[in-house]
Amino acid sequence: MTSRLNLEEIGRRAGVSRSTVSRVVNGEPNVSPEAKARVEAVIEATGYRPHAAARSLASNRTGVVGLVIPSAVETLFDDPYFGRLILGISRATNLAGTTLSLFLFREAADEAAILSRVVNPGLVDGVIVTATQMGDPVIDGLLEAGMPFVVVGRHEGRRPVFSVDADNRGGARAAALHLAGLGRRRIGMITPPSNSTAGVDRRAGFLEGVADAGLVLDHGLLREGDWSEESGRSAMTDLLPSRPDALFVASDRMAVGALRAIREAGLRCPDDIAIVSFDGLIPPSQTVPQLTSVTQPVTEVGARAAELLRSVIHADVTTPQQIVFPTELIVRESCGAVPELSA
Amino acid sequence: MTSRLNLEEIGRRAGVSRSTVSRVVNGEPNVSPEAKARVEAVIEATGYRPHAAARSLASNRTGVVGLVIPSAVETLFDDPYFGRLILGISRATNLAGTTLSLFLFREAADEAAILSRVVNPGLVDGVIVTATQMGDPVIDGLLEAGMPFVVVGRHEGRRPVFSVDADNRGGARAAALHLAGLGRRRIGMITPPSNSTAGVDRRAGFLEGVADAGLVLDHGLLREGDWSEESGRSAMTDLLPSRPDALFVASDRMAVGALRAIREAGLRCPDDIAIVSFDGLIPPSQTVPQLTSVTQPVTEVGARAAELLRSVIHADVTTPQQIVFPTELIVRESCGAVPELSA
DNA sequence: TATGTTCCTGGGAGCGCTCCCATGAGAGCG
DNA sequence: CGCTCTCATGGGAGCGCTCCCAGGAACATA
Repeated sequence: MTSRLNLEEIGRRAGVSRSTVSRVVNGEPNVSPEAKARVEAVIEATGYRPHAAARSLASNRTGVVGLVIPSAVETLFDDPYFGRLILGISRATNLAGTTLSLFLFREAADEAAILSRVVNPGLVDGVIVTATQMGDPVIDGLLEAGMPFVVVGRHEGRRPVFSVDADNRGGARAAALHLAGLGRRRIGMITPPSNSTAGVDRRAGFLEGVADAGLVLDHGLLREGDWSEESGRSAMTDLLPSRPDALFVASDRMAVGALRAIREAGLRCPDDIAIVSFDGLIPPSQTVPQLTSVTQPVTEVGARAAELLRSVIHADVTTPQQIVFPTELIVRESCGAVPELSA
Repeated sequence: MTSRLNLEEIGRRAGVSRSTVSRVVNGEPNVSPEAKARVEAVIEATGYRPHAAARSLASNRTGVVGLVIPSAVETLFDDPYFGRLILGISRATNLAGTTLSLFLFREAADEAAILSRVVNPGLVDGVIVTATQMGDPVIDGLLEAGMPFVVVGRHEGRRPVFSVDADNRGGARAAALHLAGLGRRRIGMITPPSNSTAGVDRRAGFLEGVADAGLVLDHGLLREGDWSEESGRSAMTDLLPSRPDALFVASDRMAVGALRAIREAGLRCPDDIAIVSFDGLIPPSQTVPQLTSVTQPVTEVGARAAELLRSVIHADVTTPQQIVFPTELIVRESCGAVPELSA
């Protein structure tokens, strides 16, 4: 029975010590070319792979960062937002040579159980948390455990935290001003859930924009959605009797639902009701009319969050900082600012 | 400076040994109630958490299973399939008390790099692999490394592997027979990519069904899609001049695209072209007309895969087994078998 | 020849845990 | 009273790695 493959055994076969093998495996300098070649040959021949847990234990870092999304798995895959976010994060982690690991909660009950596993030392070096709710217990748990983390979004809490977010408020304000500038007067909004900071911010920005445009908001023109297409549809259907002439719908998905409701009611967008959505993630050609959107740089937000987390883990930065990316209003057909291209 | 929190330190504070603390932490029997209470009090007071890496090193298991999806992150979130699959898997892993960790590849170049990390011992106990292509190198890598794994889907290779799949062939055959039974004669198909086993199987099942119905297939009525809505749309547009009177579209997403193409061409479904899709994952109300679908139990497949992997890891089963779940044809509006309910 | 200096190498110590064995206390029984 | 059996407990050994220091070899410099 040959001894299990480990540094010692590789060293024995290559005629060097454990230490030298370690140096080769980790690409460290000060190894003679001959020793290096012999070790590499043995590794190649044996298919040796370093033991991740042993490495973590000795070095106190895992090379793994976690992405924690405390939101039902089912809804996660409905929104193109998360795909882009993960794309940005994985781009950055691949560049840094670290592994990204996703931790999903199926329901609230799992949250505590999984969280307690995530914050165990020796599993991940740090985590990125997104889709948090106002005063999310996940954040408190991470703070308490001393686990390095970065929030995607904004966090309101007792202690400041590292976060990366898009300018929800400014973007929503721009949407309202744009619609008002086009002569719309009865402008409504389908808001995100009010227990999310994005929801609070987009709502606040919208109210600010309406006020800045010199309009008086009819509060009967506000409805709350839950990010889903279906919620956009039902909110829109619910709003129609109040006769809005424009609507700021706070996400692409919900806007798709709203467009459907308008079509089903026999009305036309933008003629009867102008729409501006938020996110800018749905390919324009996929909706009729093409959506005018407040576009947020989701992929960049994700990448920046991963880079920031890296700095936090390495203790390069210690003072919590909040990074906010600007949003941009992309004008297409649904706001009625340009002539509609196709039916 | 107080010593770092570990079993020894907790034991010191509770007046017991490292071993007793370990027994308490792991819920093992043979600990006196008094000792147990004292230890638990100290753990509560200190916020002690066991070190995952140390535990893995000593016990040679991590309590983590990986889900490997060798497919671009961007496309992953476009298809409701993966959400359901992950839902089923996470349901099973949560039940078993293990942690599910997702490993995503951004592009082919990452594949080797990430895979080599995944198969490192001490990171995960085993992996579930899905969305593999014919002769996927990921499978070979796992076999070579001796990492326990289960394939979601079917795998064709030199050595048999553990796998869980839906009856793609039977479902596709049923779809073809159903359309033929409704009197359709020019039945076409939009297939999945031919480098996927699901693509091969659904295509084969369809051909079988058409033949069994006594029809002669017009090979000009076959088009290959890439699972995306857009590919369904363009394939359909491309097929229209050939005048099919029915189409089996091998995924919900592609069927949605096909419906759009039919609508854009001024034709009607099911009147002009009947449609049967595969998956059954899109809420019926979300399409007009409601889709007749071959439904596969994706969540169950995921859960079963996770359970099977657990058995493989525990070496309860050693002979590779292939589990196939039946599919079911759910008749709704798009096949024309029932009167259309709404426009 | 004595003294640095640089490069390479080996091995001790230790990360925090689990596994396993030894030991002692107490109960039960003839 | 002596024996066995069970339960509770402690501690040695070791998982495979990294970190660090000691030391040898080779070479340059005084």
